[in-house]
Amino acid sequence: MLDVRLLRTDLEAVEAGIARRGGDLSQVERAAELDRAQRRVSSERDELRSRIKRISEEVAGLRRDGRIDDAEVLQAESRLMGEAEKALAAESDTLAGELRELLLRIPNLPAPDCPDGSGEGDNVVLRVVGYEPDAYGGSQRVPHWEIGSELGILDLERGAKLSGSMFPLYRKAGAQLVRALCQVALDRNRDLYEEIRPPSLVRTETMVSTGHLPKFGDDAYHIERDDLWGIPTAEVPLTSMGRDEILDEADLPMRMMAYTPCFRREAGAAGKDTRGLLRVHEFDKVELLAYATPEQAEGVHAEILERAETLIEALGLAYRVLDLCCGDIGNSSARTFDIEIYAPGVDQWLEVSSVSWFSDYQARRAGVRYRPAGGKGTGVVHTLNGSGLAVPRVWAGIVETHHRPDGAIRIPDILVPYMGGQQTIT
RNA sequence: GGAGGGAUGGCAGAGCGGACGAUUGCGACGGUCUUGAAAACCGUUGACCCUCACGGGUCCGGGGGUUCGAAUCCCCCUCCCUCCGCCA
Repeated sequence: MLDVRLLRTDLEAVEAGIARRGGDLSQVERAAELDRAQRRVSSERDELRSRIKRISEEVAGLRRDGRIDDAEVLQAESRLMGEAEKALAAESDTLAGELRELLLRIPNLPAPDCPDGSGEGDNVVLRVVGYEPDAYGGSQRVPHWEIGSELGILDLERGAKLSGSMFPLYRKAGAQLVRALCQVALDRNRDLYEEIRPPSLVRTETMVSTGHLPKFGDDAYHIERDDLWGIPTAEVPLTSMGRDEILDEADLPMRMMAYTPCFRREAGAAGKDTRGLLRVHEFDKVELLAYATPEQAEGVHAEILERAETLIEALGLAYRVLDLCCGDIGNSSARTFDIEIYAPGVDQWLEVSSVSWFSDYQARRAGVRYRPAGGKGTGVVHTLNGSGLAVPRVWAGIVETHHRPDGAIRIPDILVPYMGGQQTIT
């Protein structure tokens, strides 16, 4: 959620930012109007309220002095004001409610250095690592679902039988590989990131904090009976860890990581990339997330990207890093770098990590604040996050990239200890 | 699922119709002392909104009510804790 004060002090900048990402300017104008109206009514109410308080004090004094008749005259006066005050309060609350509803739907402002552009095609490729289109052999040009079923490590039919399509089921070394990937991602980040295992089902409020609600409810699984939501990413619970708390600046940046399942309905993507593991409803992921001061944010953003990137490289995968343009960053994001791996079997670049800086947009919704060292007052923290590793697409990339002509899959060195010492899947 | 108890400032914890935005302790900050630190002592210290400022207002889990006046009384809701039952 944007800082309402920006609507008052620099409405033009807000409009310019929303325009850069192709957002709805009428919402911004409407919000600015509501804010003006709300403040007007609220000042009127404050004034009345102040008079009522003063009268109450007088009444108290009069009653102490035994001047009951005089007190009753004032009481009658105050009663009338009380009714007017109640009406103003109700109006102010209504306006404030409408304003908040609107504010929850207005997206974040893109960072100044976020590239211009209106969609995917305008994203900037920052670097491409390890990609040699002519160097891939025939065995690498086989889609992972074929290799997986051949080796008996991926059973999509059975997954579909249990839960429907796009719910994968891994077997034997395939299942082990899922676990190995999560484990290695956690272990590599253990030096700085606190490991958390949060709940996978959360309250509505928790989904609102990150911006997944109210706008994107269709993308999430909702358990109606208990009004709980399946988390689409660990970003959701981790961002709310500090909800309504005030942290010490000395504790920032506060770095956390979590291995969790992620649930996505993929409602908007029906029929697209549905083969194999390209797009699934449930998957495992290790997420890195940090709370930072505004000054620390840029450095931490770079740090998360670097960590995600070096792991992909260590897994022997070709990848590229994209600087997403204003038109393609997520609703809550101010700047996002995507890491895409190249999967030779399906001949596609697959997004495996979105490393985002949300400025104070999510933290304001969640009420995660900090107390600047030595200073007065509080500030809103910045949140940053990125996938340390998202299993299915990386799994697919490994299976295709390391598929040898003899049909076996070579296990990348860093995973061997996590695979019980085995160096190949045959 | 049943029965009780609770929700107050960064934290702990008093207050139970008017002088309470709230005693106190801890923490934090500033100072004295010290070569430095600790201890001790003195002082400062809630958040939020409007205002250039003066100042005003809101907030004691949330919502509603009683009252001239509510942290305090009444009603509803949510959450947390304890015990019993069930259970991985």
